[in-house]
Amino acid sequence: MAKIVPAKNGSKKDAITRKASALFMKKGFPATSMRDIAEAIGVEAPSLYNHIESKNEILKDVCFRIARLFTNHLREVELSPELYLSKIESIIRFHISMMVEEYESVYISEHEWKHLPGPLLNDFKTRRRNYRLRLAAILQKGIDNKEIGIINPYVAVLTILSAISGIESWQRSGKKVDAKSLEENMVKILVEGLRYQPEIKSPSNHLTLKRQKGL
Amino acid sequence: MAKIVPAKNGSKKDAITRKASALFMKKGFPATSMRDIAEAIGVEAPSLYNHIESKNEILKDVCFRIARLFTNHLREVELSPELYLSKIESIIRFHISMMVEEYESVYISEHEWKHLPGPLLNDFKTRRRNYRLRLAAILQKGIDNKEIGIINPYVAVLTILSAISGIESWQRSGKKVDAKSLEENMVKILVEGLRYQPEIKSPSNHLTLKRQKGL
DNA sequence: CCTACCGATCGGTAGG
DNA sequence: CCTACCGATCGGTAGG
Repeated sequence: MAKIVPAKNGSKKDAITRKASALFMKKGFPATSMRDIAEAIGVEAPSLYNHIESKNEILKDVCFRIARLFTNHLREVELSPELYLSKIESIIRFHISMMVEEYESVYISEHEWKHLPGPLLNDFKTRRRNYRLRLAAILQKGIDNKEIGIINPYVAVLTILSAISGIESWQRSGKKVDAKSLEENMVKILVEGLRYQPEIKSPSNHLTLKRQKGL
Repeated sequence: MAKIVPAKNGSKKDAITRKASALFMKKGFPATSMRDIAEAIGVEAPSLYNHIESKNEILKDVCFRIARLFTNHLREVELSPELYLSKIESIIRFHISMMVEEYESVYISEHEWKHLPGPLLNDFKTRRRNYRLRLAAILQKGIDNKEIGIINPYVAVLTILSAISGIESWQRSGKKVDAKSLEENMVKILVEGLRYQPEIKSPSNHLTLKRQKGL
């Protein structure tokens, strides 16, 4: 595994990574050529290789940097004394803020990681799986503690993470609501969807859970 | 715009489209070569052109076929006499079943449409926007009717559709739960998340909506 | 940072 | 359905 060169803020490598990320997001990693990136920077393609090792290195840097940020936040949340549903809410809010503030990098680490070469791909998939398992473990404790309704934790993790990754389309198409209400509305839907429901309900409440197709 | 040749079931064109879809899903559209597709079929690359016009045509067929299925279903739901939250639930279930049964095609129409060439791209984006606007309109009526909580309909559409598209990762990684409980659990989270909440609540319920970071 | 250039691979065509 | 092949473009290197 190659040594990790973190690309200091403001360095040329950092500028290349940023421009490349925007292009990877718009066109996808394989469809983005080194010539595209070079043009965005304002140099010829071979000059890029004075600052980076390869096209794959850019992808690797982005994917693993984002993975590290999420893992670090998760560790903090695991150690905090909050209620389990609050932990989940905190994770949801962190993911949303990352999608709002660093969406190009986050998008790439979510959608383009499959283009990572061989061993890096396996490493990344393992980290991804472990992260999701740790989320599922928090959900399970919240269920046991009756903070969270009886749901399959695996499905809940899937639902939460993919819902948030949809913020990409908010970024792409003109930000039709402001970031704050995007966050509050999405948090509300997800947290209320997870919350434990006491059995006392208004009588009409269970009706819509039955399929009424063709009615 | 080229004439639409629908690719009869069981035709060679249909077989090519299916194999190509699987590859587009695994590697992405630009990274999938005609030689890859040919190899999966068991012929040489130029032979494919006896059945299809171009690589782009395959992408076009998949994207617009899926778009048509969703639009047709939406029209039925709009005309049905259900409650608005039931309409939304029906749409959610249809999307989930499509992700379960035709996930390769649905995935492509959700993630690879950006590689559609010029005018087709604009057409597709318009259809996509209109579909989402019609979903938002149903949600708004449900909110006005106090079936659905006070949420931003645009954010709700985003949350619903992207949550469902995450079923892709269920398909990719071994289907850790069965399709039925995937559907029921995801429907529960989303529908309960949207449902109108009467103001009478257990006293602890509002606590977790406040951010407790660093507590 | 550049020009010049490499071998490989791309989507697709010609011709049979 | 094939072989042979096209011009274009790819990631990357050599050399300065």
